[in-house]
Amino acid sequence: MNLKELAKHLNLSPTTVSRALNGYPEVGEATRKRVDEAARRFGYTPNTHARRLATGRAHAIGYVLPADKSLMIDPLFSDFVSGATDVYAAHGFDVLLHAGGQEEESSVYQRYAQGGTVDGVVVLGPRLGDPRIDLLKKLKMPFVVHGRVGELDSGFAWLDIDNYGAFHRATKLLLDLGHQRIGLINGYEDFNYAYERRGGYEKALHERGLKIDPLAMSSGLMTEENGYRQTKRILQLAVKPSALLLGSMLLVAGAMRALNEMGLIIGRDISLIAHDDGLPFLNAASLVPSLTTTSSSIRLAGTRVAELLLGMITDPEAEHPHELWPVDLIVRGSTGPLNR
Amino acid sequence: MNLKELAKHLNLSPTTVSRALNGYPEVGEATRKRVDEAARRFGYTPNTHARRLATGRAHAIGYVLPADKSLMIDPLFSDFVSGATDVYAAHGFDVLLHAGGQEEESSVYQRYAQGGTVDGVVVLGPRLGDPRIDLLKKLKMPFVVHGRVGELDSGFAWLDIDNYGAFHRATKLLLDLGHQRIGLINGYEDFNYAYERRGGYEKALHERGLKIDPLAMSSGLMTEENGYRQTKRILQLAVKPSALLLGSMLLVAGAMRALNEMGLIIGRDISLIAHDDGLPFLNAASLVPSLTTTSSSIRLAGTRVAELLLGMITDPEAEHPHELWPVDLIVRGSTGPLNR
DNA sequence: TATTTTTACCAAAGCGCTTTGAACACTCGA
DNA sequence: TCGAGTGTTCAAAGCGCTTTGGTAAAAATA
Repeated sequence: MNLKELAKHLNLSPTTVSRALNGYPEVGEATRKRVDEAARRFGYTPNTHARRLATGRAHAIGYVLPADKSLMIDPLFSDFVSGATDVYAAHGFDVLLHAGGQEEESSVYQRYAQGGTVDGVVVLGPRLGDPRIDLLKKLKMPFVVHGRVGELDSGFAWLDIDNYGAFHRATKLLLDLGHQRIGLINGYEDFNYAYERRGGYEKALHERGLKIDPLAMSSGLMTEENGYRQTKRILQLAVKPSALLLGSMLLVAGAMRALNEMGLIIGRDISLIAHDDGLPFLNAASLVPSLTTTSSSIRLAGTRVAELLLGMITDPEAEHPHELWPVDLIVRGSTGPLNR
Repeated sequence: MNLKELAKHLNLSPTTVSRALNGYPEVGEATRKRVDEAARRFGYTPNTHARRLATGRAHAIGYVLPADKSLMIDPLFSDFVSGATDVYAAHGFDVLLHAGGQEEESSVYQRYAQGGTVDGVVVLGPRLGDPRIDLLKKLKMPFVVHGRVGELDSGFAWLDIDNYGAFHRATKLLLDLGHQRIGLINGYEDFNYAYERRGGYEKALHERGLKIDPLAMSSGLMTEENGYRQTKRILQLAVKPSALLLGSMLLVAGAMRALNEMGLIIGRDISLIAHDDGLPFLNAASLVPSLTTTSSSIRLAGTRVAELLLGMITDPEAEHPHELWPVDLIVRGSTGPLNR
């Protein structure tokens, strides 16, 4: 069943039927009712591609995951996008997913742009000075970056959480509790978020006149295994930290395992703070001891990014939105005063 | 730059240019070269929607996540789909993602079918007697189910792992090691995979003439928290199990935490086997003790499902493929003989 | 009542591509 | 030398929708 057929059934022109269905004003109320009802009865849905060709709008958003990340596809991604698809669906937008593979990321964007496949894209996992930004600007493709790229963060839209502030505060909390040596198990520091976190951490140490020990830091994969390894390594240093900052809940299980093994009681012998993206299968509050965290829902961020992007598509003239979300520091049982 | 313009530049008709680019034989070799080169030079990509409208093929696949699952979006999903997008991209197919939300799942399928939005869909997280199967058959939409639906598993395409066999063998292994009381922490049993696993587990017990203790089983969310709770609960039973079967690696951290807390040494006081989907952030081999697992890569399954679906779209007359993958039982350090 | 405005509808063009059917220029065998 | 066959190209139709530029009828205005 297509428009023409439906129109014939109704003894109307395709024009009128199309207008009725799309809510244009120049249609009589009675006619509109008749059309709506018939469309429902026949289960009519306009052909996606015909509509897109005619309107020139793709009604679709692209999510392109960086190629090198796809080796270890971000377990956060599904949460990030799951909030968003709701928003898109409500506006009649589809979500296109492209996860790494052979094709160069930039060529995917190019294809999307030239082929009119999507109306906009979300840039995930931005690196310091990420080249995708310039490419997308050149392609005149609307985009929102989840995160930032360091340096110049204007001239494009982004939503980020205050990673710097979060880790600054978390570190200060530990310092206030008397801890002087604090380890940091971070993500890869060419990701801006990890870079920022390290910045906040170092700032707090500097403010207290403490030296930074490169050995007490690590930068790498957010896995259980790496959490375990780095925790072990850092706690076997000559100058052993009494507190640990973790970049992700994914590291926590490993870290806890290492600490257990070493016979250290969390919250007493060692304090722990992790960043919590609100992954539903890893609940910081229900751990024992419950975990002190810097918290920000990645699902909510995903939802908001979707809204921002749709806004940009609706009104291309508007200013590029920037949102820097504060991060909650939630104190629970895994942090305690220095135990000497 | 569109076809017409490109054709004008080349002093050719759109027909010839289109054919040259799409590899049709009725184009001179010299002309084809000229066209290819010009297309590259101008960065020409055909408009997605125009092509789709003209060919009647969407060149897209839909992944619709069940609405109730989206509350806790499957952390396995990103892995499942990440292998697949490679395959799709290689064939020029896009991946459409729809994760729950307000809209009814069945209405999404209906929209996809009627609107010609996708050429096929992948059915995720099938339940026992899942109604989506019948709907998709009625809509004549090609689909592959990841998993099965119990009862009648013919008349549609599926790929599944041998959950029944896997848990049967795992249980037998524990029985052979002398364990008589074995706990099972399972997923929701209206998911077919969880149902099957329980079947395999019960079968093995029956074969040894052992009674099944409903209290030693649980069926629920695959989260750290639930892993912890159920482990605690089951090990506080009057008749305490000496071994535990876990439906997912996501449960393991919680289970280990509980066991640690209770002072039980894994592999000595209690044996542990978990199902491992090969999630990159949770490595069973690197745990301490390393974890005995039933293993099957969900990424590989995702890749294969993509291949099967593309095959069905290419040749709609072919038989519906069925693939039941065997599951490896990998014995590591978390299982040991009964310690009395 | 005559004229303008508004309302409700329609025919036809166009979005950018693929594909059908036809045409032209060759080559080759008889 | 001619007709059939072959290789190469093109014009035009069509995919299913939206949208422009109308028109006829009804309503409002003078």
